[in-house]
Amino acid sequence: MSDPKSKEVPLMEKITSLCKRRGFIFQSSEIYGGIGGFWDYGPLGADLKRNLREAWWRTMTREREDVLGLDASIIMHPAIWKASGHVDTFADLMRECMLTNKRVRADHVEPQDGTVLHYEGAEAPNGWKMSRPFHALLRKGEHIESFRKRVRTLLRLNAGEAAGDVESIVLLGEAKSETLEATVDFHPETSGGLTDAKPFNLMLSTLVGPTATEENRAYLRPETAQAIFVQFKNVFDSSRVKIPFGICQIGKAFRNEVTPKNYTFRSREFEQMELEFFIAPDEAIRLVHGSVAVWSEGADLSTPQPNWGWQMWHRYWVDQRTKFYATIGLGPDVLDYYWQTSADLAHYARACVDILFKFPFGTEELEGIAARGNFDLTQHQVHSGKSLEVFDDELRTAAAALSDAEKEAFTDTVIKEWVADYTAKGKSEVEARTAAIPFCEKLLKGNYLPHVIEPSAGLDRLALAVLSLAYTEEEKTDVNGKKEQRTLMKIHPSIAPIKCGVFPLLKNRPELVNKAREVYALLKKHFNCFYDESAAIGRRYARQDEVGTPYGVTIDFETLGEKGPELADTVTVRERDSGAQERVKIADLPAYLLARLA
RNA sequence: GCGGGCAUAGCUUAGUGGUAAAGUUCCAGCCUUCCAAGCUGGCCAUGCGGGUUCGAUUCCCGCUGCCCGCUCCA
Repeated sequence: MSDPKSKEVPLMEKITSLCKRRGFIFQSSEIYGGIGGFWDYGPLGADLKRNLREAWWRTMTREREDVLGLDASIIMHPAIWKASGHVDTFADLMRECMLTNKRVRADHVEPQDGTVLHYEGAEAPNGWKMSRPFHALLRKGEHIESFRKRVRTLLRLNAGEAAGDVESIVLLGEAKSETLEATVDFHPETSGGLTDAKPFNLMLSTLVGPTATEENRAYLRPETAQAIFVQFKNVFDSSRVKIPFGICQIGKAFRNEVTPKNYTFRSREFEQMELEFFIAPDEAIRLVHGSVAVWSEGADLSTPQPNWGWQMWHRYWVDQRTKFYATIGLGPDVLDYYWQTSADLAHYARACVDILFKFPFGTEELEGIAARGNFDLTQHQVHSGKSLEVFDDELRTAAAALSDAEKEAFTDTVIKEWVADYTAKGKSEVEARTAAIPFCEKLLKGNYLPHVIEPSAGLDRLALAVLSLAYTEEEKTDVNGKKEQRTLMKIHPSIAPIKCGVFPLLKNRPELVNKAREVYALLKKHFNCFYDESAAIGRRYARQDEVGTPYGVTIDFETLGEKGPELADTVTVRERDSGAQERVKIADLPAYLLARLA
């Protein structure tokens, strides 16, 4: 802190600098000038990611009986992205407003009436200048002065601080031209002129096969989830599972982001860890169990119950995922939750909560947990023409036990509920009925399309969260009494890339070196270790602190028995965060450390 | 995609129209009985491409990348 400059360096820069210096993260293709939005993980980053990936996989599937794994291809049939809606939302022709660069779908421009005003550019007395000509629409009935003010405001919005005060912006070379009726060449909100329509596809694509023509266009998956939906039936039929169960997958996904930013937080190639947990529709639960457990504050989420509806399952997974984060060091103090409001929600989602992490650049999403109904399976069923319904014998039996009158009453209730739900969303009663009746018919025979709860996490974001949380600076005094800064990465031991450093106290004593080599050979069978004999012992500790190694083992003269037989074959174990030391017998070392690395 | 800023060694910085300096890291050797010690030696840089110039790291243009603000984030 004695150096005022060190305060000025933003935290994020310090973290990225350390990540490069020590081999966590490198810019992709760096020697060729880099490529925007892509990152490589160096040796330590690769191990950190591997540990995170394994922790997730272990928690989500190996330790559970009701979740199975999947590893699907990155490139899939293009129709999948049509069915999922990605082609439509990602690949539209877009036009851009000249004033604000706001994009709008080319086919979504409302006709407007007004007079076109052209400008050669704009400038401000502080030296800011925009030399690009632009035009905008003076709307019918709009006062010219309020129009000019509006244009200045929009320009300022786009230009940012550099343009200075809104009032000081000068519009250059104003010229009126034609008056238009029902024109679609102006942005509906800003009335700024629109650029020509350009395809704006957020999916990365490639051409599959030798001919490489447009009909061979295929996409790199923009999310891993769709593969799970598409293979749902295969997994279900081959794995002897029953609803409720889940399928999880870890893999790369690709998005042609407009603006990759915040280091690895938003990149164009990234790794997702997703679970699709399939559950019965609430109506089926009610049929079998008489009623559906509804969530209320303080409800017991520890053990899933047969009568849980989607709400309980959704809450359950939020709870499970929160517990997972705690095991890798991301406790409640660094996490936050955002429950999407009905306005935020995608039309097919019933609920969605974002688990947020307090990154140095702001509180941002780490994971989204959505209750998606049966939207995805419905889409794939419709588009593929293949049934994705499951048969539930328990449900069929329960339905068979009902009298005809009871069945009718059940159907009536469902219809009433669906009508209420549909009309609340602005849809017609007829629509509700035509959907509800066949649904009930099938349900009473034991068939339905499962609903889904989707916890979807970003591995790269998680790694970045771990790194930013771990970064710690401490002030310390060196042997000369000089104050200096100690940088350490307080990475949770369970995910630290290197678990233990092994050091001979001095390197010019063969007895120490040989013994240290022995200890290293012993430990590296159990976990990732690092052997280091160069430089003073303090420096070696510091090096390991900076990469988050939780333990260091030093072979000293006590180990050799020179300080008495009772200390022979014991070593010093140093803990990273506290610097505390403990003597441990070499024979006990693996167990001692393994217990602390869990 | 728009606007602004930045680009010199692994890192942090200095400097210059005439062959680029330092600290630190790193490597090697010596030394060293627990927290970046010391000594000696060593490696390593002007993002890329044009232009102006006898000569460009320096001035100009373009590109790329990074950062900030907007936009985007299904």
